[in-house]
Amino acid sequence: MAEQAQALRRTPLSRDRVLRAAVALADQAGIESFSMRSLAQDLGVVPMALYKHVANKDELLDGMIDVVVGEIDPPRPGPGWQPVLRARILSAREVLLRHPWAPLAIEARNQATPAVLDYLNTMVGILRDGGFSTDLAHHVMHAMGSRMLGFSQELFDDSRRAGRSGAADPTPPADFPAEAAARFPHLAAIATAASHDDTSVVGQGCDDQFEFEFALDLLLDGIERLRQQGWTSSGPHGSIR
Amino acid sequence: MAEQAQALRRTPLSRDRVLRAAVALADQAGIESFSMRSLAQDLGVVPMALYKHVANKDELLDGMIDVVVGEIDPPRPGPGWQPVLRARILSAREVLLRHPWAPLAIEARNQATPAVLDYLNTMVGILRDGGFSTDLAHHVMHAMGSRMLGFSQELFDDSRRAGRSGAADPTPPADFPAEAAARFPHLAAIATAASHDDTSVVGQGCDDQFEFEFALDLLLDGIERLRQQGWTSSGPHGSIR
DNA sequence: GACGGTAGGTGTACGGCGTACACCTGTCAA
DNA sequence: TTGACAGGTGTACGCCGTACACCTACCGTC
Repeated sequence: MAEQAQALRRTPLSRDRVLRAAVALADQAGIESFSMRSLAQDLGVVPMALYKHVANKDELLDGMIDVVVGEIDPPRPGPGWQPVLRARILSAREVLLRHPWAPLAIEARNQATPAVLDYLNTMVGILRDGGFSTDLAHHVMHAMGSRMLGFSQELFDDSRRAGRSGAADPTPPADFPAEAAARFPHLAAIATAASHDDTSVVGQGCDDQFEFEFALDLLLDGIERLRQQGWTSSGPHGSIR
Repeated sequence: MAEQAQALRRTPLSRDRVLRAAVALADQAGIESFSMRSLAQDLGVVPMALYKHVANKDELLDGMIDVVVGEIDPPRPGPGWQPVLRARILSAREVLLRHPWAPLAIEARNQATPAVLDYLNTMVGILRDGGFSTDLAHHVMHAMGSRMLGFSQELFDDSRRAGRSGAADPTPPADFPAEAAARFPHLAAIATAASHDDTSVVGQGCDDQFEFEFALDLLLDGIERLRQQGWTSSGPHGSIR
């Protein structure tokens, strides 16, 4: 039966298989409980075997990020920079929702990985094709920041928790605990002001997709205005208009 | 001489002393090499002694965050919501530049700490006083995201590295390595388009403060426009204007 | 002055982590 | 047949967070 066990993992390891298994494991178990040892076990292999395919854990994480970013749709060309950029960012967002550990992992790495650079490079290309000067395109990329990759870096983002400790756990909405509401009245008011149409799936009080698109369009529209008026950084500093 | 050693740390530990030492150590050594053990050593104490003052490492990090956020200036009231909000955000940014590990720590925690909630609560208050509906204020808070706290979550942020591995190390500008420039021409073009006045301290190619204020004002101006036109979420969805 | 309680520092130990290093084994070219 | 080499194994090290039992110094009370 030792043969059986061996047969089960006959297919030899490969960098690609390691990366895919790692992404799947992080998706399911959360990045927090993801370790070289757990990944090895998942693959039916001894931990050190991984090091024949990956230099170390950091490099593995880089590879995982590249796998994820590789899932983002290529840009679908069309008239106008704005819809093209917008569509691709929303595609990126969909991908990152499937891999909720990825935003934190991306930010925790200190160097952008090749796939991220490639992604950003094409995004700049879209801007340039849309009539942006390199100058303005530069600032736009900074202004968009991680939103360019489809995540929004909220300060309390429930979906964030999922990336940490495992797949979506059905915590109740966990509204403001009354005592906190007294200390932070403005936050309480805001939290209960969930006034988008009540077509939202669960009465969650806050539609993440809506918030994301709201912020995205706010930025894109502001950017378009700058482009139209031929903004340059040598204009009046400190004031945008 | 055992007495000497004791005398040196006569002042007994306290939660406050632990937190301050922790912040100082993280500032200096980076969050990556920050550990309960290193902090204990820094305080001339055995690691387990810390646990008499903090529940565990996570709770310690929460406390450190609260210390940092507590350093942000209270809002200085004035006419108009925009300058008030802007000034406080820039104050927050100054604080976080002194504690480069803090942004990552804040994002890695899954619950906002009391000090963060308090900070955000006052920010919402500023908006409300400025004539925002709870509805719009809600979306604005989401749209600002972590920028509300003074950090920008760039995809490749040099200053970020400092937070990780220790105090500012004088790496050379590390411009595009030529080979990469060929693969990512748009990024290369952008990286060299450092056209703000050459008064910048070091020829860094990119003035972080400028980029931050650029994005901040872009958002604030767009937000003010929405407020002026009485935007509400029950208006035409998907399109901001 | 004796004494029990308690706050706070200590020492030891456990399980988990990433990974260095020596080793084994199966495959394939010569 | 042989020997190189790719790739999986086993052991071990040093680091981490922290549970738990302990010691000690100080305190108010009688």
